[in-house]
Amino acid sequence: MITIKDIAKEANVSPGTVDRVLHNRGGVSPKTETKIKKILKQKKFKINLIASSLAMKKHHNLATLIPQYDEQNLFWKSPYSGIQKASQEVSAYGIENKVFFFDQSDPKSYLKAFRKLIKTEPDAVVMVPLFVKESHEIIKLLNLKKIPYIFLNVDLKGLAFGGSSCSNLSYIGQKSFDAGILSGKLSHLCSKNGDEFLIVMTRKNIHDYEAINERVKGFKSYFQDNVPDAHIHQLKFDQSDGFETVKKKINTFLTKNQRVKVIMVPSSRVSYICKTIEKDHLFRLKIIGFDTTPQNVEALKKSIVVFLISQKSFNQGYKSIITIANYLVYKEMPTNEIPTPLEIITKENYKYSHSEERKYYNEN
Amino acid sequence: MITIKDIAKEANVSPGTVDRVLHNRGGVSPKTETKIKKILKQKKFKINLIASSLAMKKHHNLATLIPQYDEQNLFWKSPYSGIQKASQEVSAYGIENKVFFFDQSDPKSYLKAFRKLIKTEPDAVVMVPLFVKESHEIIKLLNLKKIPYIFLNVDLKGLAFGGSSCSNLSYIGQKSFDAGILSGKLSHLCSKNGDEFLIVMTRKNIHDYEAINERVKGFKSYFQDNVPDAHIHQLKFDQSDGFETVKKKINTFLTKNQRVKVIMVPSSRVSYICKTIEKDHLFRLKIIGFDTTPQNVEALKKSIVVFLISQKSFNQGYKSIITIANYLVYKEMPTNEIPTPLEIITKENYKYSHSEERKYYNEN
DNA sequence: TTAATTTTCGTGTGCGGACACTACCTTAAC
DNA sequence: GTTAAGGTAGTGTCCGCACACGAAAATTAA
Repeated sequence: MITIKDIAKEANVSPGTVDRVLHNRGGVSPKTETKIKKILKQKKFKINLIASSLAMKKHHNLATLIPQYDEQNLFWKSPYSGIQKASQEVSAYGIENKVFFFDQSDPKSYLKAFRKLIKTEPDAVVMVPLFVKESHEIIKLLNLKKIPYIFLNVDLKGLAFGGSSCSNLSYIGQKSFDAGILSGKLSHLCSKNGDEFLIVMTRKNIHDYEAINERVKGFKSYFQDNVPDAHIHQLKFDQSDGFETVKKKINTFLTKNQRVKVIMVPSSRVSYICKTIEKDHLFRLKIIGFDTTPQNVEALKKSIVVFLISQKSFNQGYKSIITIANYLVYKEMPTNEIPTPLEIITKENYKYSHSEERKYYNEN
Repeated sequence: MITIKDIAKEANVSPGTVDRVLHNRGGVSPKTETKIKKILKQKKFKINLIASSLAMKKHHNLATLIPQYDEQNLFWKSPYSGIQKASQEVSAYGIENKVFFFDQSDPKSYLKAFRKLIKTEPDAVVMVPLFVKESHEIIKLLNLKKIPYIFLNVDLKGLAFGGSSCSNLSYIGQKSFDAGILSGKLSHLCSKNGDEFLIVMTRKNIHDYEAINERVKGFKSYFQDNVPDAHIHQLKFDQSDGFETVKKKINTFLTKNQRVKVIMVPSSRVSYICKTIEKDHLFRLKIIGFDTTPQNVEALKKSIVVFLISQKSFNQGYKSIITIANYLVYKEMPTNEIPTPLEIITKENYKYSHSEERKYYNEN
């Protein structure tokens, strides 16, 4: 291992001078600087991060703003777990992360949580910008205070708010349109010529409206490009529709449209939809959905659902913290977008995916 | 942040004593030990890994024994890259990894490479036990020298050699049987009632014989359990068969068996097989294969292959080094088996997978 | 009681780097 | 020629922990 001292000796200077060159601190004559830089390259010197961070005695405060999960909606549990795991890991490097929750159906609680967050004067923020208008305010303040932030799972890309554009470091999440294309491909593969398709949309939370829309667009785009004459039906349900209403509508539809053989549910509510479908119909159907919530996985195991497209939200949460930590500590600039893999999950490979997540649960 | 000194002060002892308690070094009276332990818990003291690893100035030597890759057979490039990436990362922790290559078709070169390896007196070994008999000798020596080792990609599990059983720390690789089951499921989904299936086996390297066999078994097992009356054909080619021979045999077969609609190639040679198939046949076929070699991905992009099942060999290589490093440094005992995910790759999601691998290539 | 052990614990040094402080050497102004 | 100022470069301390060495205390043996 090559140390600063080695370099110093080689260049006939003191370690301090090498340090100055390494950090561009100035106060070094051009001659010695080039000499040192040359030796640095030649010897392939790399700063010892361990020693470096110890000497710097870094202490960074992170803050995270994400929706609270509950029994009804477990979706946000995974990213939270990923965040927890990453927080634990980086804590050894003097980075502390505080998590602030908000109610995903209440913009006010979003703002309220943020106000609490900002009081802790974080050095960087990981956030899920669920509500557009309120995010506006938040981002304005973050920009003003020059606090770097990254978006998790929900993007606000390209939204310029009255001059104060949204300059997040990065977006970590899935490309919903492409996920939709993939769902189209899988639906297509599951079908025969002449089969018809059904998209079932439930609008439970306004927030994922965008993602769901994109998925549907992607789905249609696939068929446009590959099977232009495919017959794609669509059913939409509202928040107000109860279980029975949904059940009735879907089954009536399926009875009338016997050629529908594939159902695509562009949200994590696919298992809910499955429950409403009568067995006579289920039998002939291939169902494709999103996200590996426990309920969805259950449906997968029972072969009710054939494919789930996962966005690996545990990894998303994990990565968000790691990314921002690397930025703070090593000044590693993340890429503008960090897309999550489009993972295809079936009954056969489920147990091999999410191993990190399970490992985390076992350890805790 | 709470330091050893803080604890020492609180307990009216010296930092050295606290250190002894922390590491169970002994030489501490029961009284003071319990006292210190109590304060440790109370103050939630956590050892500072940064300082710790710096102070320990760990210096571990790793050695890796893997097949050499070449233009013809790029398969081993990925794990090697993963190994390189991980080596780089752990180098900051004073861990140095030396890689030794051998010719995957020559058992002698395997032993030769190992002899070179063992001369470096490594603290731990990552190896691909490609040849059973020769691995016997190697393992005997490793056991004798008490050098811990893990298997990468190829398992020798359960093979007891004349008393000296194979006590590898862990096996990192895919469960081939389950991968086969998955390929069965995907084949099934791509097919209609009455379609027939074809398995094409090429025996290029003896070593992956085992994995390929398992995949075929898994494939058949799927159909046994789900579509018992499915008609599964099988074609085998030998190393001696040239391109033209293969081409002739396959196309003759396909002409005779027009109901064959799905081909499963249980190896990474799927793109090679595709090249032998005439367009008239390709048109009606769904082809499924393994591993994301550049050639296979090319075939995927061209929609010649519908599914590739990837074992993420880059990650395997990466993980093998990280696992053994954690074992050496933190005495973290790995699980006996670390199965790789069964990743389903299509034309639509390829670009989102292997992101780590691509990132590595871009950086280097 | 004193010497010889053994047990228990305090002290000091170093890991590699960050950064402040200081010393030296130029150059120029008086 | 002296001195001040500015540019360069060296030295030392500390970060928190690991570990060796040896001192002090406690125990046992003589």
